[in-house]
Amino acid sequence: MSKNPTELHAKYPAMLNGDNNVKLSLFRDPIPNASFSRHRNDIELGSRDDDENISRCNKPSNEVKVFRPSPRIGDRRIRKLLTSKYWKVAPKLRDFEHYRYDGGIKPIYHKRKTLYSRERSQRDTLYKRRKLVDRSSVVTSDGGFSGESVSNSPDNGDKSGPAENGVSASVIGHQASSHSKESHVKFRIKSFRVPELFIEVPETETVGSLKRTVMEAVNSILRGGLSVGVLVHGKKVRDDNRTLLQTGISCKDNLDSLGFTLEPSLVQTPPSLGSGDPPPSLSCETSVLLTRSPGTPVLDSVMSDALSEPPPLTHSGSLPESNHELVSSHIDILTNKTMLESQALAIPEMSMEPLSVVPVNQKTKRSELVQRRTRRPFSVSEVEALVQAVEELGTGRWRDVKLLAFENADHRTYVDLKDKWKTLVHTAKISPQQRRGEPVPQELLDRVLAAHSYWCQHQAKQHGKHQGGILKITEAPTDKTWS
DNA sequence: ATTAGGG
DNA sequence: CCCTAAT
Repeated sequence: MSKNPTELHAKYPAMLNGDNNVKLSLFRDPIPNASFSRHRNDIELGSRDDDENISRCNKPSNEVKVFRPSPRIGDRRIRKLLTSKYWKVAPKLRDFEHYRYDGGIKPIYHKRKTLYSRERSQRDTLYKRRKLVDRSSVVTSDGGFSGESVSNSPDNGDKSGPAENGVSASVIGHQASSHSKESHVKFRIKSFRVPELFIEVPETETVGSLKRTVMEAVNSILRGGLSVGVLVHGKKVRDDNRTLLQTGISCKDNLDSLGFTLEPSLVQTPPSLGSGDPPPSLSCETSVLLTRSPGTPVLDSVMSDALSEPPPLTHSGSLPESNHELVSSHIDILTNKTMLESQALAIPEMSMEPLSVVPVNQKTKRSELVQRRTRRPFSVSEVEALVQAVEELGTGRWRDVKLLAFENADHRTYVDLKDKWKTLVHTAKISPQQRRGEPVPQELLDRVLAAHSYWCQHQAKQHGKHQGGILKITEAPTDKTWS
């Protein structure tokens, strides 16, 4: 229970601990529903909506993946793939070998239209319906905690610089066994721990003033809103778009090492809090340093540097000791489905003495920010399909490229393909050592460069059907003379 | 809706 | 990948 001293993490000022309770339910499918309650009387939460079922069942399956949650982010834009223009050019393509990443040669593609129409209408419907509930619903019983601050990463969670400054949570996870319809992953967050907060005040400081100082420090963190981080095996999962399934969170084994962190967003914090001069603006004559755990390289830099660059993130579980300790403690797996009462993420009940309460900057403008799409590295076969298509169509007709080679890949938009080509060209130019990710066969990269140079030259008359033969790109680049 | 580029 | 300006 929340009163358990051991869970109050006495090491830190119990600012974020209290009698409030938090219950978090994360679901595995499209719309995670998480609810927070700040009161003992837990409220019911995480009711799932039928949408999820529908989307899962109706999703047309050209996806080989067993159980891939419908691309919720992909639905962000309703992609209209079918256009009259396309059908005008389509016949022209018929002569090509339609090598698509998903199916090799596609003999014919009649019938595609009807199929697609159906799919699209379905998707559209789903989209509309989902849109209403897409945002994670985080209910607060008293409005103390904004839903956004919990469910959304402020700035596309990638650059979570201040991450290390976060609080950690003990988690108890439980997963329903099978993943039929009830395959939800349940978490119980026992407690959140406050980030290391170093406060330096004069000896003459009064207790009341100290409280105020602490409050301001906390406020400065909360002001920017909080975002939640997820740790698996002590490693931070930075990709917000991965599914629990992909991340392995749904795996029972991993629930053991699952952790949450609260991270200040540090949208705009008092610059003076850096390290040196006591901020004259502070109402109290103290300086507050927010630092990471002692011994950590990035000291005193939370406020000043946090926004610029993410600290060299732990790669292989080399987590700062403090953090390690945080995430590894108190984690048990529930064997029954009972959601026990959880410990609180308490907002300091600033019932402070008559003092200027800084009106917390609650403008969570990211309320409407949409989740970033999940990262889907192009597979070699996809690259090949792309190269093939570009060789035939050129570099200025991404929509056609899309439809030629990626029509069935809903998650690849023509913009994506264009971007991928861009990176491919770049990749092909750099040395193999500098390349990352799944290595692309040099042969393909050569074709990329060849096609690239070819189509660059033919920009002017690019629309002219480039005579019968495919490109004559046999010798543009001389193998690996790229450095 | 697409293209083309910068971020 | 995202965001935008320009088509």
